[in-house]
Formats: sequence, structure tokens, C-alpha cells
Amino acid sequence: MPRHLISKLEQFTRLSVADKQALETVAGEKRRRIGPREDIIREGDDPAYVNLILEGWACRYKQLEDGRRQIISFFLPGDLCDTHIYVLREMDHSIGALTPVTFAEISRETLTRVTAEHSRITQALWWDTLVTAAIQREWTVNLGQRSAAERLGHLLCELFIRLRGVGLTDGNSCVLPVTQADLGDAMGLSNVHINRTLQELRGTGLIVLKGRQLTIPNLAALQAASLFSPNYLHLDHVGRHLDANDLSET
Amino acid sequence: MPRHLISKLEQFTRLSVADKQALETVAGEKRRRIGPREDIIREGDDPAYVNLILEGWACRYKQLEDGRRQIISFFLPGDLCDTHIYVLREMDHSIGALTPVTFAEISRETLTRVTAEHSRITQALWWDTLVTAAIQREWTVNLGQRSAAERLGHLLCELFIRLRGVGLTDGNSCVLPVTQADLGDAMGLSNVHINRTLQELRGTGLIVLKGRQLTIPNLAALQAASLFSPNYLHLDHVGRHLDANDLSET
DNA sequence: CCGCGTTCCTAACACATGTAAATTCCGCAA
DNA sequence: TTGCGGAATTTACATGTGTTAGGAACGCGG
Repeated sequence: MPRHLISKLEQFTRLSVADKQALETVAGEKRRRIGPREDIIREGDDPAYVNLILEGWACRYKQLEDGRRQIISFFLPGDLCDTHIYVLREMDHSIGALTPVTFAEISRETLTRVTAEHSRITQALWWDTLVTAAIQREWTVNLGQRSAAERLGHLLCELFIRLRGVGLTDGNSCVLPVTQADLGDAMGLSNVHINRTLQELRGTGLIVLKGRQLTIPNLAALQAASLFSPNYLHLDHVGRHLDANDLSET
Repeated sequence: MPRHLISKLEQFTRLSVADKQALETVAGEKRRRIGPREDIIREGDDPAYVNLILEGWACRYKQLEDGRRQIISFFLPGDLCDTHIYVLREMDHSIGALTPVTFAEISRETLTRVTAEHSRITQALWWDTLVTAAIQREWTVNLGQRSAAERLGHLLCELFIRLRGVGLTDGNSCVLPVTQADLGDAMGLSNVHINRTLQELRGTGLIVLKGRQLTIPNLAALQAASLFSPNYLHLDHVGRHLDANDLSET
């Protein structure tokens, strides 16, 4: 069931059957389901669990006193929220659902046990943590330096490639189940300007967006237009840890 | 010698004499010194070492093909760059000196050994890693939602509090050894606008900035004006892990 | 099929911030 | 002291993006 997580981690390293079974167990624990605009956890809460997104899209966000909201990152199926969050006393941001979301609440004990017994998983989760940090840094670059069109294009490239990594793309298409207002809150742009910019990207043929279906006819072209380089996603490790034993295990 | 690192970590947990000696050893390894505008490591390089900043200011940054530069974060004395960076094959960003910098290159082996032998240090480094991630998230909020004045004010609050945590403030003053162009590259603003905004903050009396000396006469006021809440720095743990044994050790 | 709420889209205008170019200031080395 | 180079500052003007407001399209429940 945590097939998206497994797909994602296998972009970095090969997992044994036992590793995958361990992840199954982890994902089976305390499953919950919530609707869009509901929160998984709120700023100020005690972070008791590590949340694993199984289905749907969620986001980290922070709301300022005067109502302004910034979406800090998107959670896609297979994404894990801060494997060591329990070191901190309270959440400094909220995590909310953008669509209906199914997720698993993983206890500290379970996670500790699984990583102690499966070094491959530990390694893969480290990679995931580092890539998550790299994505956050790239957002800093995105918000700081890129124009609205570059910024949006960059985000769409990132989301498409991340979705592809968890098996949720169909050719050069994928879903984009968020509102333009959400995109605005993520990119630090007004919803009006998001709309203008989407029209612009549509006009140049870089994207096709109908309803919640996004198509990127020419990913390389969109990447070039957005100054997007996929290096920060660190997808260059595939097969790096392969040896004879691994092959016999799977 | 790594007194700044020790000060910082002791904001989270108390360290034993043995813990501190271990950190001394770590910081003694492979010391290097470089001048401003030189790089510690570059995008694309193989991350062989974990760098520990001992003296001076550095920054993570990323340069776009067309020359635009974004400073992604600041490194102050006592800051450590990505304790598990060696999981990745290559750097996705550069780290450069803003002032003359002294740093230590820590090998993977050393770090592994020290954390294996000192669980308190492991725990403290986890806290540091999580706070670093929280700071990066806060920058996303900063760049996405805050106006120029709020943004700059917020950065100055953050830097002041971080410097205070490593013993580098003097009353309500500290150094700010970076150019206005650097601040612009960090905040996604032009150097002209940084200058305008600094004048504005000076005009309202929220800051006094002469040369490289920054004074914040009323930190609470600057925080309020900048919508700054220190919760994301997670400084609320002090003394949390105290018990009789700890007291006898120090 | 209707009606209602949400989302999308468009327009006009305001304003925050960027750009370009000069000038002044300042620290430092000769 | 002088001269130099980088940094800070200022000005005038351009423009990207925000704001406000309203209408059109869409989806969903009754």
C-alpha cells in the first residue's frame, strides 16, 4: 500500500523484500482520512507522530497574524513529514490537506525499530530528508530570483518530476489538484497574477492545463524557460548500491 | 575552540565535559582559512566533508545561468553544514565566504564515531538540523509574503538572536559584516531597494546601523514590525534534559 | 434540471520594487 | 597625505505585480 513511498525510495536505492514488508507494516499503522482544507497537524501542536501521505495532496503552510498565508511545501503521495520531528517540542508550522488525504501516523517507536533493523531504509530515508531540504532551498531561489512565469514553470517541472518518481504521471500528463489561489500562496503571487501567468504559459504552448489535468508537451522546453535544473532532486543515484546480493533478494 | 558550536547546542541540551572534549577534537580536524568571496565548496563538487564554521560569516548560495544570485542561508560561527551530506553524490549549491572564514573539515568517520559515543551530541545535532530546516522554511515565508521592510527586519531579528545564541552579541548590538548587495541577494531585493529599506528602518528608529555595527534598540518592537515570532528557532528546550548526573558532570 | 458556491477569468488602476546611472563616502595602501 | 576601489547613497524613471471588483464558467447536491 505504501507503493508511492517505495517507488520514491527506489529511485535512490534498491530495497529488499524484507525492507518493503517493513514499510508495509509501518504504513499500516494508525491510518486516517481527512477532507480538503482540514489540518493534519497545527502550528503549536505537539508532534507525536511522523505522518506518511498515502493518497492525495497536502502542504506545509504558515499563516501570518494578518491572514496572509504561505504554502511552504507540497506533500505528494509517498511523502513523509520530518522523520525526527519528535525532537522538537512543538510544530512551528501547520500541515493541511489540499485534497482528500489518506495518511498514516507512525509512532516514534515504530520508526526507530524499523530503521534499526533495516539499514537500507535508514539510508533511503536520509536521502529523502536531504532531498526535501534541497527542495526547500530551491524554493528560496525560486521566490527570491525568478519572475512569475519562471517561478510557476519551475514549480510545475518539480511537481511533474516528483509525481513521475512515485508513478503518478501518465505520459507527459499529471493531475494538478490545487486551486490557483493555492498556487498563489505557494509562489508568493496573487491569484490574479497566477491566472495571468498561467495564460501566458498556455499561450506559449509550454503547458496545457484543463481542469485539474496538466500536460507538459515538452518538458525540456519548460525546464529551459524556467531555468530549471533537476540536480537538486538528486535522482542520479539509481542502482548505485547494487550488488549480487541485492539482485537475488528481489 | 568550537565554543560557538557548544554555546549553540547548549541552548538545547546540557553537554557533559566528555561531550565537549569530543567536540573539541572534531573541530581540531583539518582546519582551513579562506578570504571573502572565496568558496568553501561549489555546486557540483563531491561533498567529502562536513564543514564547521569556526570564525566569520559564510553563506549557501546558488547562481542562475544568467548571473542572478540567491543567498539561500547564512552560516554564522558555530554553524555546521549538513551532517549527512555525504549521502548525496554532489552538491546542489555552493557555500562561500562573506568575510574571512576559519572552518574545520570533518570527515564522515569522525562524525560517525563521535555520535556513536555521545548520544547527547547526536540528539543536539538532530535539533540543530531541524532548526536549520525550520529557518529555511521561514525564509520561504519571508520571501513569499513579507514586504521589503518586514523582510529585512525579520532577517535582522533572526541574525541577532542566532548570534546571541553563540555569544556574539554585545548588549543590543552585533556585527553585520555583509554588504547591502549581499542582503539584497539574500532577500530577493535589489541593492537599491535594500538601501531604501534600511533608511526606512533607521528613520523609524527600529535599527541603528553604522558601518558594520548593528544595534536594535528595541528588539520587541522590531519583531512586532516584522511579524517575527521566534518559535521556529526552537529555543524553548533549555534545561529540558537536566538531571542530577548532568549537574555533577559540568 | 435548477440553483448555489467555488473557481476561473478579465479589466482598470495603484504601487512596490527594479533598473540605470551618477555622486558621495569610506577604508586602506602607498 | 594622497589616491584608489569598493560600498553606500540618491535620483529619475520603468515595470512587474497587487488590489479591487465584477462577470463567466464550472461542479455538485437537491
